[in-house]
Order: sequence, then structure tokens, then C-alpha cells
Amino acid sequence: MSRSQKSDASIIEILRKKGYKATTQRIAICRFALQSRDHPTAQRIYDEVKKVHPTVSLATVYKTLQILTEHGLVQELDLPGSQARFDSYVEPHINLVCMRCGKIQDFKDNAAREMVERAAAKAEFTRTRQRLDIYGLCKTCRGKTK
Amino acid sequence: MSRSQKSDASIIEILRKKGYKATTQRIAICRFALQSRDHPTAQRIYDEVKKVHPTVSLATVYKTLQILTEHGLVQELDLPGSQARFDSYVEPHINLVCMRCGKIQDFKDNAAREMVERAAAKAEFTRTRQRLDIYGLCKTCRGKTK
DNA sequence: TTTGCTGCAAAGGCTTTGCACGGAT
DNA sequence: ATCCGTGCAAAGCCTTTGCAGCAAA
Repeated sequence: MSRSQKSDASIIEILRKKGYKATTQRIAICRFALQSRDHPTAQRIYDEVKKVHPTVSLATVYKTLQILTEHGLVQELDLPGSQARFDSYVEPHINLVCMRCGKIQDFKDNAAREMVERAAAKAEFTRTRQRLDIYGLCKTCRGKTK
Repeated sequence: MSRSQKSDASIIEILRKKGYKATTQRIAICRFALQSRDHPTAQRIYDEVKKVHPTVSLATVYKTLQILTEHGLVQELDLPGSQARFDSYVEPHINLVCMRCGKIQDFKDNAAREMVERAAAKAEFTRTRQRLDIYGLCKTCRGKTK
């Protein structure tokens, strides 16, 4: 199971194990961030979480995302000139980033993992994580006129 | 020749061909940005260019880098929580990013290009550029104690 | 001469931080 | 009861923008 589909119980367990308190805000933020498949921004996570937890603040969202990122549960994607986006799919994979519609599509590829591991080994580099992005036009957008 | 080692004359030609005026500031900025091998930040390019052209401004550096990026002559690397870094090596390759010393090492790999092209083809994605980063510890840093 | 560029300073946007109150353990 | 986390607002940082003077074509 590479894409997390975690229950509240397992989210609570993860937080406690890392030494964090399992507050209702954190649980809500983690639930959305870990289950989302469309690489949301912090702002969008904030908007979603606010629907069920109206008093949550954007600062708390950022702080929680930082915890998740530090522990490798989500991956932060910084694209030039726009907000960071968060990906709960942390296995080696390729992000297909559409420059027109902004959609990010995950592309699972065994060759990617092999290539990454071989490159790290050859360069005597200790890998902790990676990020493989291809920028261009997605299938839908490339059919449309410019 | 993948790593640009361009003369002033060829830089001037590139700028003019794209419809830009070849000002002395732009030439100086391009010269440094295109020849640099260590993925400098805009600030560092500014510092270097200022040595030979003391009145240059950071804004001009950013504007010129934007031109170079838009035309695919350099690649912008945004790392979370730090300034963007610019890479004049734009062929498909892997960036080995050391989390301790900050060094970014280019790793040339034919498999990388193939993987990227195959993934784009499979997903019916029109590729314009890509970015392949591995994060971890470089050869030098991984020997040191934490 | 015309057009576009520079440099300055100010604005902008995203993210982080400080602090006092409140909730989790 | 203790300690950490929250929420608010303010600060921070990198980058972009507006504009008047100036250089390139």
C-alpha cells in the first residue's frame, strides 16, 4: 500500500509514536493530507479542514504538514511561482506536471526506482528521498488549441 | 556540448535572436549563469556580477534569469525553504542534492533520458522539460558523524 | 529617435514565528 | 497538573513590479 488510506486510529498511533499529541486539528489535517490524491496546496487543505473544523488556522496546517514532511509521510513539491503542493505518494515515482491546467499526475514506474538507486550507488550518495518531475502538457490539454 | 561554455559573441547572438537587447548587464549575468557549474542562487549571481559591474541590481538579475529559464537555457531548482538555484545543465540528468552541505552534483545518466521519454509517451504527455532530484548525503558528508 | 532596459524602492505572496490561551496526556 | 499545540497577528524571506531616467538599436 503505497498511497496511504489510513484510519483515524492509525493516524493517532503515528502521531503518538513520533512524540506528538494527537489533537483533533492534527488528525483532521493528516486525514485530508494523507488521503488526498490531487496534490493539494496548504491553502486547499486549510479550506477543506475548515469545513469540519472551522476554527483551524493556516499556521497549524503548515506546522502539521511540516511534521508529515519531516517524517516522510508526504512529499513537498515546490513549483516556481506558486504555492507548494503536497503529495502523499512517497514511493519513487514520476510526477507529470501539466503547465496548462496545473494537474499533477502520479506515474508509477519500476524503472524509476531502479534508476534512482543505481545513480545513488554509483555516485556513492546516501539517498533519503527523491523527486522526479516531468513538465509539459497532459493528455487532455495537449489536444486543445493554444 | 551540454554544459554551455559560451563566448560573449554567442551570448549576444542568443539574446538578439530572441528579440532582447544585448545590454552589458545581461551579458555579464548570462556569462556567469551559463558558465557556472555549482548551481548558484540569484543572490550569488548578483554578488559575482557586481564585482565587474557594480551598479547592477538584483531585480535585473532575476529578470535576466527569467529570460534564460523561459528559453530553456537554464533550469530553475526550487528547494523547500531556500532560494531557487539555477542549473545551466539542462539535458535530462539527475541532481544529487546534499542535505547537509547544500552541494548539488549533476549526474549524467542515459537511463534517465530514456525513462523520462518512455514515461511521457506511455502517459500521452507532451514533455517540455524535466527535473530529477535525489536528496540525501553526498559522498563527503556521509562519512562525517552526525 | 524609438524602444526597451536598468535600478531603485516598494509591494506581493507564501510561509514561519512569538505569544498567551486552551486542550491533550 | 504539566506540557505541548493552537490561533491570531505580525514578521520574514524571496521574488516581482512600477516607474523615471538611460542605453541599445
